Amino acid sequence: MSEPAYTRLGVDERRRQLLELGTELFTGHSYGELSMAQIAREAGISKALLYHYFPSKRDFFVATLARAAEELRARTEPDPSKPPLEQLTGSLDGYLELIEENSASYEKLIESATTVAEVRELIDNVRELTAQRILAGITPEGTVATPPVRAAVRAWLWFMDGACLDWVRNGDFERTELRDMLLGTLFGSLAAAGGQSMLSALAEQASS
Amino acid sequence: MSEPAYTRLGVDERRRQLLELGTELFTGHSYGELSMAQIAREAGISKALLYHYFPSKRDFFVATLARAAEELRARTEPDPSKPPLEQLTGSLDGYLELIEENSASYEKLIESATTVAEVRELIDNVRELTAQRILAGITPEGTVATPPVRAAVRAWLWFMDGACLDWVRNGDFERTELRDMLLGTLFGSLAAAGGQSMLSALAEQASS
DNA sequence: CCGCTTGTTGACCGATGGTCGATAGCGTGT
DNA sequence: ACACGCTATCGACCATCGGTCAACAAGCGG
Repeated sequence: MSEPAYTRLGVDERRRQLLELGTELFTGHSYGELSMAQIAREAGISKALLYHYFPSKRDFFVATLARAAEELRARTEPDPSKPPLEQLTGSLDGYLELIEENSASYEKLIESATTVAEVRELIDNVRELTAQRILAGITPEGTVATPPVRAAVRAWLWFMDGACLDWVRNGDFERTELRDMLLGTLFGSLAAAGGQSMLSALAEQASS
Repeated sequence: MSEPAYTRLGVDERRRQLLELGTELFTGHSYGELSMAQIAREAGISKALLYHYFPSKRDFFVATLARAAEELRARTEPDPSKPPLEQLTGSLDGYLELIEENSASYEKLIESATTVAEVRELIDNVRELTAQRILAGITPEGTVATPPVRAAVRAWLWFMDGACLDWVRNGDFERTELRDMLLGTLFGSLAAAGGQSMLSALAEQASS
């Protein structure tokens, strides 16, 4: 009778513990591979308690990703004091560094991302935000990008994920090589989409 | 008493009916949104019968896609009598035409594609096959592509899906524009990946 | 009209995401 | 030291999922 059947924790404490465990588990297994029952068992609590803290599995998952998402935003935050081209390369470097450090989780994320609508949206949001940033830095003031240019920028973000996935999986070339290839592709794509005026603006910066 | 409890159909007939219903349902709803129970109810049969004809939900799904996959393969089959560059544009045109005709289903496919491992593999296979085709037409005989070039080609296929998705969703530019943008991006990407020798081979063809 | 083949069914299984009323840990007031 | 109450926690439960199985019956050949 001396032994308590369970230990009672404060709300914040338990939340923190669960989130910590969640990030750990989800970096090793994809979303579909983990059941709430497993997670609860791993945490030493009942499934009901897990649901008491997070209204659904998806909520738990995205809460788990919140920290990483915040870091992503911070690392890709462009430095407004620099010219657009350098802002872009800076953000890109930040992005690639982050992936390189967490390469183990990156694959799982891309996999899960597609499975869970919420994460899909999250990634889409990041893409859209990034696309806007790029377009803003590229488009001459007062004009809007033509549809092909818009499509090119959006598609380039897919290109980026594809390239990063290959890079992470094979790891047989340098991050700087990857970065240059990404930048070169973006320029090539913009040129092919007819965004000549935007390119020339960037080219001036590059040559100076 | 006179009314039979169910109508008995021939094997082929039933299979055809189910496949037809399946393609219809799956073009309107993604894989995860449909349960086998729903499908069976929609077909007016029991779930067990559905499983009698298709060993699993995934099998049913891929069987449903088989026709489309076959058409995809046929449409992107390169014409070996033509030079590599024209083979590529030809395959690309075939691909884009197919998407344009079935734009309604294309989005659902991309969504489902990611959810279902089998379809993911199917798409990956198509990507890999296409990548090999491109590399084969580009790489000088007896040499292998460098890692960055390999990554560039793979990533370009992601670019293609991203661009097609934007195109299908907004539909505010022409298929030929899209095709040219895709080709231009591929060249730009190869250039950025250091595949100069491959590019020059293509450029010669293009100028002649 | 019967029997045999086989297309077809209802009932069932284990696991999953999710819910709810009851229980019990523990800080607090006396 | 004891009782009280707040609420963190649990066990039991539910609908649905993909999937399985033995038994039934539709309809053809004799």
